[in-house]
Amino acid sequence: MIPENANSDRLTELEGAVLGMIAVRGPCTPYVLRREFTDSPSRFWSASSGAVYPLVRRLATRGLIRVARKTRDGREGSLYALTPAGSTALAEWVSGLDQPESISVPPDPLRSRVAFFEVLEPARREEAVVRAIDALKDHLERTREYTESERARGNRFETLISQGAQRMVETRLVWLNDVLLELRACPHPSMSREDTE
Amino acid sequence: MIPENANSDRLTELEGAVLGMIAVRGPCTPYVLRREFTDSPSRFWSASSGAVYPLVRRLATRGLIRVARKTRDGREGSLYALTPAGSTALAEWVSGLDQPESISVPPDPLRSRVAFFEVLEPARREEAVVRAIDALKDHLERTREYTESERARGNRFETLISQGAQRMVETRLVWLNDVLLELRACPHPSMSREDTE
DNA sequence: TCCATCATGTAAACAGTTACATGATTGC
DNA sequence: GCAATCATGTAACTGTTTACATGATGGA
Repeated sequence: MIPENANSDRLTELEGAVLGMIAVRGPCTPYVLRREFTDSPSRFWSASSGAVYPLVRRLATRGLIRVARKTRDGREGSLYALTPAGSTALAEWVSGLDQPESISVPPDPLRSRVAFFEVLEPARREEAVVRAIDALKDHLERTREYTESERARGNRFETLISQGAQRMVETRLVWLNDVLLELRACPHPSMSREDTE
Repeated sequence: MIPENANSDRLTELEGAVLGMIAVRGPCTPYVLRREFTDSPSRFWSASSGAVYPLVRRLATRGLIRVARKTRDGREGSLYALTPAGSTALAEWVSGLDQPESISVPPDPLRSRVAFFEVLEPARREEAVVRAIDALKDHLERTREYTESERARGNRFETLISQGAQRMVETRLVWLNDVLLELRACPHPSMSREDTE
């Protein structure tokens, strides 16, 4: 009689990533997970304690991870390991590569800003783009270094990931140059309409 | 004596986009904004009413938009227009192109899944990638059509934006092919560690 | 007249950030 | 012994999604 819709719920990106980390590194404390994220060059998750600890508890109550053992020192910490259900859920999440949410283009602050460039005066548009291009070149340099360091350390998957990020930076740079060319080719007046009908 | 930290607060991506839309289309009802988002091919915001209406009210209490006039029909709707403060805030937001949050690589579900590929058996990895490549090709086709339709309609900025999205799809496709090649070059055993120390 | 859809909302749940609290350990 | 940091958390707030409610309008 009891509805047995066991798990049904999907994992968020962060839950997936945490399961993944526990899987590849073995049992982890929340703090170790936290550091793993803050050390990585990507800034897409702050991995603040206010996020990690509740997330870990959530995964535990869903039966995807469990306490493997306590930490030895005076602190009341625990090492969490995957359960078989967690392993399955992780494999499904990773295989979700072909789902629409994974396939569709992720939002990009560059695109969403350029989309409204007509509200700026032409001179200001160009300044902004030029500054962004400089910043991107800088970022590209650091991304390349990171890729190289991962390659040197023989981390195949990490190298692939960093290469992916690097390709994205390169493409965004190329695109911003397109934008600059288009701006120069056709200076397009700015609109000021505040209260036009 | 009263602290006059007038606005100080930054705009979220969505707030920026809403201000931008009001700026380029003139006074809008929340519903029109909603449709604008749901009609666009990008799926990055559901633009549900539960998000739009509070957001509009938020912008209004911050003095960035104001009611231009009521709608004529029986419904109790309002058209919102930018205030001068809103115009300024929008211009600042758009110029924020070069800020670190805009420059850093946006998170990508493809990358975050491939990062944990070692938990899958080699065969399953390849299947997943192949399916994702197919789905991406499909997506690319539709993105190209959209770019063409925007170009045909003479929307310069919209064309640029769609080109940007298209370049991203192309790059993601190229990268997934890299991944496939690497997988084939070096089939790398899967790890099953559930409870290894 | 009745049904789909247009249009405007509200309520609850949820995930994540920021800021704070607190105790243990390590290095000087 | 004292400061920095390591490590584990909690509380309040924010923004978004999901689900629901409700009334108006237009076409069959």
